[in-house]
Amino acid sequence: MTTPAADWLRLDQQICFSLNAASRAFGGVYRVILKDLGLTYPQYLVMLVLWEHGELPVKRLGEHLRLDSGTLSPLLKRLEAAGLVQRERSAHDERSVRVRPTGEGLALRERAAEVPRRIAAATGFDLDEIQDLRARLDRLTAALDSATP
Amino acid sequence: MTTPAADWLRLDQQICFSLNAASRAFGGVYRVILKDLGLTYPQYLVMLVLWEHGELPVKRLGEHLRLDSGTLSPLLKRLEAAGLVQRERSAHDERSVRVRPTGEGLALRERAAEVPRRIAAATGFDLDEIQDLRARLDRLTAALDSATP
DNA sequence: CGCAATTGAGTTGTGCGCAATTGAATTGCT
DNA sequence: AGCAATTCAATTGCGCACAACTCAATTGCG
Repeated sequence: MTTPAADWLRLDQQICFSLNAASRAFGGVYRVILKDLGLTYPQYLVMLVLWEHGELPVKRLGEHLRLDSGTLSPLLKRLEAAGLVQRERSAHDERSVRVRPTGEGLALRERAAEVPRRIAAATGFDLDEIQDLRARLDRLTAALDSATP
Repeated sequence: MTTPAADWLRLDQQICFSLNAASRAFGGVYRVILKDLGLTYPQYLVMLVLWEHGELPVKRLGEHLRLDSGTLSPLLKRLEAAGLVQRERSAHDERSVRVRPTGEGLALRERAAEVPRRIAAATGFDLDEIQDLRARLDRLTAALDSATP
């Protein structure tokens, strides 16, 4: 039994819609949880990378997060204004700007430590389910990326 | 064997990041495919709902898409400027604005018919995998929504 | 060496997504 | 009927995402 051709355009059959809805639902949960830290969700992602890798150029940051300078430049400016990161031109390559967490930025890590647990609790999924879903999504992303050169 | 506490903040363990990345990867694919139709991805979602339901108020549209008037009002204005939809105040409830596809908007449905197939092809997933993933994501969204009242 | 091509940040412009607010219309309650 | 509470759309303001562009620094090639 196959799906009638007319139904292919039904909203509830579009995987991208479910994906988009889930992504925005996550946004809502993060907004609540991150409000205490004074971070938006994309800012939180940037801090995650900085906590993990320490100082690194905007370019590398963008590679980790799949974001370009058009998104990162203003975002980093806001993080700098908030006192969480510092930016300075690299000495031996004046094109590159290196970003590193300030003391305050590093201190924030302690307060962020409980965020993943609170998020996991909000999903109602157990760890195996989350890992499995992550794996599928990463495979999907890779396929979609290779389909758009 | 458990994950060290410090690793809980690792980017590659955050389900939300995989979700966000997949959502944006889809955005890239849709951008390419929808360019011919002159639609953005959110505009395409609106047209899907209108093709399926015909005329309906902004409120209902928002319920289908989980979007509020702050997002829909300007988006619908652009669709109206493009000649794809018409808006008019409801006769028996002057607060409500009813949206319906124009002839041109309805005609676009034919050209959009092949979009889902092209998207499905780009994912590299078979139909069962897509259905399964959709179901998981919808369950996730429901859980996240109920966690933020 | 000298100059073209490339690289890295930043800026501009457009379009979401969402909170907060406004203002008009409607409903509900007494 | 009269008035408060609610509902609906629109607007404002902010932040992200991305394309297109600028500009300076660097690389590479002849």
